Amino acid sequence: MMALNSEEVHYQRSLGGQVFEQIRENILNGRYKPGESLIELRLSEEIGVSRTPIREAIRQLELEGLVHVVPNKGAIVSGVSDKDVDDIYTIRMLVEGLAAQWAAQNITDRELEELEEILELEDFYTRKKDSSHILQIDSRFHQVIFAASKSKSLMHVLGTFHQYVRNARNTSLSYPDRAAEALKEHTAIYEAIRIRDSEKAGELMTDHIMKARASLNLRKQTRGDR
Amino acid sequence: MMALNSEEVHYQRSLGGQVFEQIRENILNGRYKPGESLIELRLSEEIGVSRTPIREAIRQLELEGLVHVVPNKGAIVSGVSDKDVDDIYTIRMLVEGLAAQWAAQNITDRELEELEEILELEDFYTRKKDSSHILQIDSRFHQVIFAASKSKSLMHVLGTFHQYVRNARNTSLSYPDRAAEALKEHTAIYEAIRIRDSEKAGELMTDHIMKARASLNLRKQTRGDR
DNA sequence: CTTTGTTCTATTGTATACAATCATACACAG
DNA sequence: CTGTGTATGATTGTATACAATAGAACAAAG
Repeated sequence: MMALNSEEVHYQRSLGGQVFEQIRENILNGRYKPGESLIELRLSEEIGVSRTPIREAIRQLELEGLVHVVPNKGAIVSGVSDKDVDDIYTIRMLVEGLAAQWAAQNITDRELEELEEILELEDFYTRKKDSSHILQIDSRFHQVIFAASKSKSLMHVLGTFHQYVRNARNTSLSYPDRAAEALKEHTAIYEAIRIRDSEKAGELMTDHIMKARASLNLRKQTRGDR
Repeated sequence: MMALNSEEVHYQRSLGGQVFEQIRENILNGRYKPGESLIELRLSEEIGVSRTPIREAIRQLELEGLVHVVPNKGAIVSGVSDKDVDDIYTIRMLVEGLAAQWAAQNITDRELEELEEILELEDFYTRKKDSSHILQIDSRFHQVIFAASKSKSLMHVLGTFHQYVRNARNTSLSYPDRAAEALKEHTAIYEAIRIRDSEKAGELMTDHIMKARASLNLRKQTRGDR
């Protein structure tokens, strides 16, 4: 399946990063399921590159903990379990609170404007109940705050965690009620950051994540997942 | 330099992980300095493997944020700055407190025994003022607590951070006074975990890291580093 | 002199070849 | 049957070959 059509081999450039993203995406959205083993040759045919970039991607996924590699045997998808998600929300309550604090202290005018724009868009999509865009804009809101904290370590760890719980956030934000509440909470956080009230910003952020998790757990119980 | 002596090529197995560790080590201990660019061919000759494992290692280091990769140009060492270290200590105060809490709730008897053994060794090396072994045993103490928390995410993020600030911890623990205090603090944390007082364990751990950082900053001011 | 274009070299990105390993299936002895 | 050894195939680990890119050095034109 999917053999090369052209006779000549066209060397393509700099696809390494994309290969990583693609496999990662397929793990996070559940196409590659936990327990499944990732065969390099199979992936290389599926994605259309040689084994070299595939291996580089798998090594990165190993470091992230999304796959488990047994030497000379191969890579097995670990994925993100429900418990992982729960743990991550707890950690986020602490660390993202810190991020908001630091953001209030270090944010630039440019970043403040960006947050304003984001909130306008979030309002727009929330009214439209466009949950896919809401998820995107929610990511951007948090990402800008991570960046505004001006801490490389914090940005890195929170960025990763945010991706890991993307599915969960999606579930939560699919509820128009929750999306509307999230918007209000975001606005309050923005306000606190704007007036440089770092303590308040931190508290509001911690609270925001606590509520997000509560809505998620409610959701799971309702649907009987687990 | 270091050309192959034997005529025959001996294929060696499963060195990938070691290559990663070696380059990582050289970044963390400062042999590869921030700003320096990592040439694949040079590293491959230096380490004695081909470019393939080197590339895999560099991609992993990129993900960890220890090097910055510009496509088609190469990898530049980022390293861990003084600010990074400071940020990490702040984050550790929060997250490692959580780890101690969870450890108190989830630790196994086997792990408790391990902590006891570690504390005995720590006492031994502290009396001998053997700072190199003190650093090692300190790492093990914290690592066991991470594992006892039974949280993959937490273990992962704290394990990484711990490595990043290894130099700083070494500086701090080189002072016999600080090492002796650290031992007392460790013992108190162990006690709280043993009697399953999770709140207390968390507080003690947060406090422990706060004091470790304070001693480090004192140290830096004294030496005039920065 | 400065600017522009061109060649050359160093290095990265990708593909592929081959060695080593692991698991399975199968044959055979007990 | 049951266990043990051996061959076979699938897959990973490593090395190497070649394409593409970036940058420097150099030459020519203005």
